[in-house]
Amino acid sequence: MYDELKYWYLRDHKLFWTLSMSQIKQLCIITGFKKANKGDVIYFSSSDLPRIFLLKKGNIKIVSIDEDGNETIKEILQKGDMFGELSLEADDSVNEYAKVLTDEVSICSFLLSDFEDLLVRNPTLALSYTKFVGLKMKRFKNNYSNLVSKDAKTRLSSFIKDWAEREGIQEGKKYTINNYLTQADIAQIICTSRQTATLLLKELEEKNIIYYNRKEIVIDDIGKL
Amino acid sequence: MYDELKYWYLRDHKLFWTLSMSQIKQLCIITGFKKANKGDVIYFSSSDLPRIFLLKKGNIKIVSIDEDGNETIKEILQKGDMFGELSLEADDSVNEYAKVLTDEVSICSFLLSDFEDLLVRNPTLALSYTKFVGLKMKRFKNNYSNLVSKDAKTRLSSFIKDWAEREGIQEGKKYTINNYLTQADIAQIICTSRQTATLLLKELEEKNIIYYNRKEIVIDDIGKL
DNA sequence: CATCAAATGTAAACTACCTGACATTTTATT
DNA sequence: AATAAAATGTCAGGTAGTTTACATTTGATG
Repeated sequence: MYDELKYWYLRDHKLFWTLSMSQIKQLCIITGFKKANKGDVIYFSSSDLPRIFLLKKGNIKIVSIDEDGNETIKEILQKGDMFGELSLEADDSVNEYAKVLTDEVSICSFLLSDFEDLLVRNPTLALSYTKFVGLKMKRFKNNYSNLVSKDAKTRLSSFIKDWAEREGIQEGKKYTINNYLTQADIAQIICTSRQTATLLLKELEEKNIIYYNRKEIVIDDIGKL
Repeated sequence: MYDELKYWYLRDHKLFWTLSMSQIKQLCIITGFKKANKGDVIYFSSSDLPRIFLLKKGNIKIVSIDEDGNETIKEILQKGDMFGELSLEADDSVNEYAKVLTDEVSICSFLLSDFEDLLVRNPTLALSYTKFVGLKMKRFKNNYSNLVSKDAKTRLSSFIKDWAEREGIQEGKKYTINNYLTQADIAQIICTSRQTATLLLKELEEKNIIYYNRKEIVIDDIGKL
């Protein structure tokens, strides 16, 4: 892949705005790039060398497996999100992998050690990155308290709302979401059983708050959610 | 307070090991310092200027209040922990405060802006700090998955285990914890009702796994938890 | 040291949600 | 087009944990 192209791949991420062209190129030299298709599994923890990944296109889910072999969805990522060893600390203890949700994704990555070097040489980037990780933590905490204090119905509503605002196509109060999740996925995200999720989705549809099918979710008035 | 003393207050925190004496002094100049007693409330969000706090002695809980006025415990902090705007981003939206749990605490703090300046000038510190925040996020994620997949009994056990290992006095397999939490506090932390927590604590005591009272918790064999 | 408030203990009724079990529909595969 | 495999829909128990409600104990305070 041409360096010029790689340059642009990083360039349009907020995090790298403060970098000069030559600094980005420095990262680019060691950048990997790959495409993958729906259903593909991408292992990133316990891979050869610890890396940071940047999702350029499409959606993936981060899944972890516990001792009993149960899958849990940790995160749903969209274009522009980063994943991998964001704490800048290699960690074998977690057993996580990424699964591709959309038809096609493209991901670029760089070595943790190279990223560290860059951070040390660019304090401003280090600062932005810290804020970026901090923000991620804040979002996490938010979800967490939702989980604790709200019932399944409320959790579903706020998940859909959030989803719509993050990546839905807006027309006034109306939002259309490209639905790449199964009901089982949604259930896992809002931490309930598949059956309950199905029930609640039907309920929202009967109340004409959402229109749901496998391809898309339409919300007529996001205020009603 | 003498600068020399302040120096040592920061000096013994892992995060600041890489700094020279003069660099710490730079932070010290703008450092605030306060003592507080059990039950005291310390507001830190929505305070005049955003700050980072460092708990030097004692224990506090971070509590947030939602729209309905319900208190939720976000975190229990111990000596050496930092709190406040760790994401380096002022945020009025969260309504949080700290409440003193132990007889006496001492807290030092510095302005967010001063800390940022220091980070920009010390890339190595910036890197350590990023890792530090990352680690905190990891711990958070861990708790979160516990909450989702385990029942109240398991959650209580792992909380006590964790607590013992963090700050209990160890003698072989035996741990003695200085108990500064009420059962209502514990209930909130493990996300259950006060009554359930009481029940489960009684149960652990009947099985001779722990000995519980208001002053201390003794665990004879931590392996049994 | 008497009084009051907070913390702890106990029990019954209730409920949101899970589990399992199965039918139906949609999508992928040959 | 036929078949297999996912995904969705539906329902009847079962239960962990909540809620309400009150009794008892402990610690704090004038």
